[in-house]
Amino acid sequence: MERILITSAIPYINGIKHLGNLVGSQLPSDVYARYMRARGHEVMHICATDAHGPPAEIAAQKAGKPVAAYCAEMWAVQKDLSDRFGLGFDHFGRSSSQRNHSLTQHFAGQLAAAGLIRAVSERQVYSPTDGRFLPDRYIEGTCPNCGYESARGDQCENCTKQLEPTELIDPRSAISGATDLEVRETTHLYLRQSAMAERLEHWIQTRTDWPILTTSIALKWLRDGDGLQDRGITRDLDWGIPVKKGTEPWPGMEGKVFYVWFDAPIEYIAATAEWADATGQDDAAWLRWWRTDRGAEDVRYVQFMGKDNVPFHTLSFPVTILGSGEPWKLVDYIKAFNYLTYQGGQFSTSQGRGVFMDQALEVQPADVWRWWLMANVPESSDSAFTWEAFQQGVNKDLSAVLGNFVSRVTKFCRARFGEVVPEGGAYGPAEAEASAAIDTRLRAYEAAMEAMEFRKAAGELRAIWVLGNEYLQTAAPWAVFKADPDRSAAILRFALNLIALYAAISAPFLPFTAQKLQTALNLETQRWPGTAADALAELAGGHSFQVPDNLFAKITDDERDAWQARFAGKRAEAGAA
RNA sequence: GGGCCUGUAGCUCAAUUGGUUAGAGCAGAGCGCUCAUAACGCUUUGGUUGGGGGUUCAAGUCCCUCCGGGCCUACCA
Repeated sequence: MERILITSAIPYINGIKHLGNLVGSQLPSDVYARYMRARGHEVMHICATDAHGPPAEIAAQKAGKPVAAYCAEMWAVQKDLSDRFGLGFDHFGRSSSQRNHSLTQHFAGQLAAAGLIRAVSERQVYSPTDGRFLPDRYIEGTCPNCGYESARGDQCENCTKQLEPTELIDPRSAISGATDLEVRETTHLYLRQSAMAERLEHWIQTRTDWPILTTSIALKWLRDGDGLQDRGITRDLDWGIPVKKGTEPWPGMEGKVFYVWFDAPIEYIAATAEWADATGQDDAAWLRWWRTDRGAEDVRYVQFMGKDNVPFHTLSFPVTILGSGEPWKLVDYIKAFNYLTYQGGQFSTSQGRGVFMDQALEVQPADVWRWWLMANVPESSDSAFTWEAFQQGVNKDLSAVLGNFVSRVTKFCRARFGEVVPEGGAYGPAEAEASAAIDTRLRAYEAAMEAMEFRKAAGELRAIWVLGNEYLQTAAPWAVFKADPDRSAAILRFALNLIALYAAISAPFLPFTAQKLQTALNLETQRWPGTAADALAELAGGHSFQVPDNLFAKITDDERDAWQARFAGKRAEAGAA
């Protein structure tokens, strides 16, 4: 048995996440965590909301609520959706927790003591109307290069020229439109990533089993131009973790908070501590996952994230961990995903474009989404969501192949033998052949899951479902029944055992469906199969079951067209910044 | 501008370190079955691997070039 620590990139707080967010970290991490648990490993599966930063403040302002209240509300909404999608986190935390305050301040103190933090005085744009400093992206104006009127302070979207906010003609606040902007002097702390560059590069170079998407992004940042740059880790904001050196005040940093990307990854650790608190355990319970001097030396740590998160997880967070001088657990494997595109464009929270988690569940149950998204997860390149593909994939794989198999087996059995696993007859060559075929596929499925190759794994799982229909077609219990009812009984016994096996091995992708099958078959537990031959002999004659309702309804063309129309434009109530 | 990724059948994707005749699923066509959600099974059509050039006994794979798509570029997160 191994111990596996799994973290999903933490979704930002300012609204309900879309399917692109879901498939890029939380969903694959859940499938992986469920699989590893099913295989008997000890798993700690962590997620949280990323609560700080200007977008949260602005979203709260738009909603007319204090930011802390707004975030508490949005956390509850995200937590609820997470549950309804079956995302089985051990803890779904919040980066604004007291645990994260303490840990973030602790790390900052350690880094300062190690000489890895320096103060930098810089000039930034301040908006008196908004009462805040404005990040470059929140300043709009006319591009001095091309004359585009909505250029942002960091770059003109129209001509792609990189800009300084002070270069903009007629600059204004993107938040309020205020034009009374001024430049003010302010001091910030910088994390001396440059001092750790060699150590990081050595570390990255030795991660030979990482996907190219991950290492190439990290190496680019390490080697590009003047190499890895130091990074500001504080901001002039109210909402965030106050800058402190451990528990001590930080002279000159009064009223400032840490930058979200400094405290967000630390929340992985803090959320595990929150888990210990929530379950009434002491610090040792979470330290054994995170401190190699407190029992974490045999933990394998895997992170899931979208490609946009890679620099922070390969560079800044490791600098925080390594630079602390304390034996915190460093990530062992990073699984990064590309983007899911929506009908040819991007999913967008800010533009309300695409399908959001709450809407998705109004349209189809969680397992349907889980299946399609994971079978098409953007592993090697961006992948496309279309309603046509969704309808086809779901109807074929879930309704026709898996759902219909369960339906035909249980209903035929009920008609001929009643709702009980038939006794009589014995398994013969057909069952041996089917078992062998399933074994081969099962081993391939396991290998793909171990390697986190989810598309491949979904393909193998599907192939195992198909083998059930193939077996049934060949064995034809309906034809055999009249002349040899005992033989027919054996076939159905084998087929019912197949359903039990499907429940166990499909659970990582389809947890709700697996539960339904388990209930229908009156099974106490779902045991991961060893050999197919053994697993398929477990349900003995005389065991009762109930024919379940059809597992998956087919998506009609009318439904598909209606959804396509409904989700073609902007989300009406999109309030996110 | 720079960097990285990517282009394979109508669609979505596979193809050990370069190694026989480039494979699956879906969609299409034909046949079979009648237990089942008009479902299932079997067979089958379909590719000058974006264009061009090069290296090699051998190129989807390596190199050059052109064309298309995507992402990142450090103050969005």
